[in-house]
Amino acid sequence: MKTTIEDVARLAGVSTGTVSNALTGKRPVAEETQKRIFAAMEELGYQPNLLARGLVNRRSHVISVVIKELSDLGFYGYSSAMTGIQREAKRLGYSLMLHFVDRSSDEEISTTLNQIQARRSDGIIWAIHEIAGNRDWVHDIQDKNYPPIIFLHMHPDPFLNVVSIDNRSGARMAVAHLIEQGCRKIGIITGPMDWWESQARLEGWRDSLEKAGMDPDPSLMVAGNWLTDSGQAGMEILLNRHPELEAVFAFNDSMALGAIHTACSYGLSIPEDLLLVGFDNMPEASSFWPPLTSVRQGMMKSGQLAVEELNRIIEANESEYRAPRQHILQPELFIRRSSMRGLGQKAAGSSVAQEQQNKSQ
Amino acid sequence: MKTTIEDVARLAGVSTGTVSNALTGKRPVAEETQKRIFAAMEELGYQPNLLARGLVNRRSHVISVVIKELSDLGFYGYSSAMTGIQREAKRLGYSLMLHFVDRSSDEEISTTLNQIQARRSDGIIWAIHEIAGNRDWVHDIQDKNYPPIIFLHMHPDPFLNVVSIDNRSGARMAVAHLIEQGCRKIGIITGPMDWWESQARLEGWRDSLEKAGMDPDPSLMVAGNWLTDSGQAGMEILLNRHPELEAVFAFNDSMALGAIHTACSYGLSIPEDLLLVGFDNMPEASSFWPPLTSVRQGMMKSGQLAVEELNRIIEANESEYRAPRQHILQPELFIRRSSMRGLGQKAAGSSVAQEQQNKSQ
DNA sequence: TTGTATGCGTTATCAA
DNA sequence: TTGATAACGCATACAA
Repeated sequence: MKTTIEDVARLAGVSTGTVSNALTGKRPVAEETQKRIFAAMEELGYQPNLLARGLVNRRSHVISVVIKELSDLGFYGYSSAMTGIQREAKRLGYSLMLHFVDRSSDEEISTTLNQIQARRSDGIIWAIHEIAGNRDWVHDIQDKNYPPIIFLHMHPDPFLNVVSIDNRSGARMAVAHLIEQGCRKIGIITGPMDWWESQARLEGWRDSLEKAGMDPDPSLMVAGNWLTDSGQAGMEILLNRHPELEAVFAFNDSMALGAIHTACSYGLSIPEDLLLVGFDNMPEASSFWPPLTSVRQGMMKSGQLAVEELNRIIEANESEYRAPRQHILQPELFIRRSSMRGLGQKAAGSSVAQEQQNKSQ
Repeated sequence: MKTTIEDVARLAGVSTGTVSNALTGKRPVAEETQKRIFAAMEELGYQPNLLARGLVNRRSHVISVVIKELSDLGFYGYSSAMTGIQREAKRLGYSLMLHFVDRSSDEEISTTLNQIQARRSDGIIWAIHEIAGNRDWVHDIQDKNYPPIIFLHMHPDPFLNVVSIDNRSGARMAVAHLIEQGCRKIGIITGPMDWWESQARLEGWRDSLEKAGMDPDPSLMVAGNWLTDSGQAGMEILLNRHPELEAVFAFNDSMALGAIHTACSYGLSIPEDLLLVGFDNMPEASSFWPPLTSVRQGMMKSGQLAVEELNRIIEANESEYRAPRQHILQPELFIRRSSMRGLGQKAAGSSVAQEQQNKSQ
């Protein structure tokens, strides 16, 4: 905690400038002195003070990640996005600073941004899920001189840097698959409807129905809250409303699990009596019973891409203007037993094959 | 990003020292000049540079949190511990830096510690779950001059600062409760046995059995991996081995959920045919079907306490020696329908009552 | 290839 | 109550 570059210089019999050069490698240093310097650093247990370095370089090599306080971290999607962020950050030499926001009030947001600025973070990844209107603040920050911001998992906007996933397309694939299997009566269990993700997936559902010449029936729709038990409850409602239900598309895997459970207690078998598709493709999905067909979002990839993009912006010479970019990643469908109609015991085998094929892509 | 204390000073017509005094409040400033200074800061959109401040103060007001890379973040326990950490950190004026470790190799650990030291974090919360021997490195760091470390959720050690939860006691309560309900044949679905938590809970199971004069039968024990599907599989094994099984204690709620599912597909009703208890008391537990009896650990509290303790150590005058402390929090049992023997439909009502009573504590 | 001197934005010490 | 000045630990332009 105490040894400085000067201590090293003294011990190695050189000037501080030379030590700095040896450390950063930005200027050549004679091999022999280099050895002496490293030996001295080793002996003293020297660690460069990144605060001081950041001060003079005007570059902290810190990225701030802003997330919603409580639950988000617990969702599979968020935690795998964090993994992607983290890996890429480590690769590019950034440390991660974590900032939490709970109510998303204007005041809280500006406090957070000010703190990030005070810490001199090099960039921001804004990873708070978008609900109605909570992104309005971005219009007021033009003159604030905040570091560059990437919006993760948000509705694309031509004036912002966005890395997102095509939820609508993912839902489209899921529903189209069910229609292909011959289902007409397809219920959905959505997430909270003020989430952008829910809205996009709902549109995907409509897309595929319309393309097949079917009408989206509102009574086939029930809203959940992402958690298992809401899937359970949602399934009950759907089955009571439509005893002849042929398939269900749950907007995430946890709710699909709840749906499986309800089906089981109603004496219904999946997929014999009812097909089921989820969303997220969480690791457990393949070992549900039956194994669950699901949409893989690629959150890890998006997290990684966010850091990569952010780094590109940071590195770009400030003078040259760089137009904001929007990256929209395509999800993919993993087909498993829960959505394979009319297959008996033999189906298990072929579903495995299908999955392996998908995985190797 | 550019205005400095000097700009503010110039605009307000005072010296930089005075601006600093007005900002930190450490020395008195005339009310009138104070006003001018704040007005100037407002006008320029000034944000203090915390890198510079940290450099001269030798205090970054940053706490480093070290966690395991992938899955951990997704577990309910970890994410609520993070919430506790975050809230207390915000309250005490700390920012949070996040460091990820995956393989826990010695090399990776020392790289991480070096980076933390280079960033001049004020303290460390080590929140990597303890598995066999991965805490050995602590013996080698005496001379490294690292900032103070709190070990979160680890086996207590008189030479370290530890904040942990009494897993053994929690398991004891769970099993004692099942015995009280009249169960003799009690199966357990454990976590991975190299986790400290699993071992402690196993001991708790033994404790309660022995106290009741029963023998811990190894064939009543099956190991899971914390995830839902392993609970499902574990339950199958237990039921095949012991068709006369009376109760199951799952080492977390996710696995308990899997167990419920298996029971359902075996045509068994809970609690009529089989009692079930989980661990974690995650929010969904109360809306499982049946609502799940579970052990609440209080992870949020432990996270908060870790920061509080760390801050105490940081603030303590370096000169005075401060003996390491171990804080062991007591869990509590939430009794719900899944473990209420011999109650019919009427039971639902009374279980709710019991829960409310617990919640109001 | 190396040394010297200056500045990065703050706080703290000492005078005024 | 305020102002000048010297650190804090490092990087760099300029000289040597």
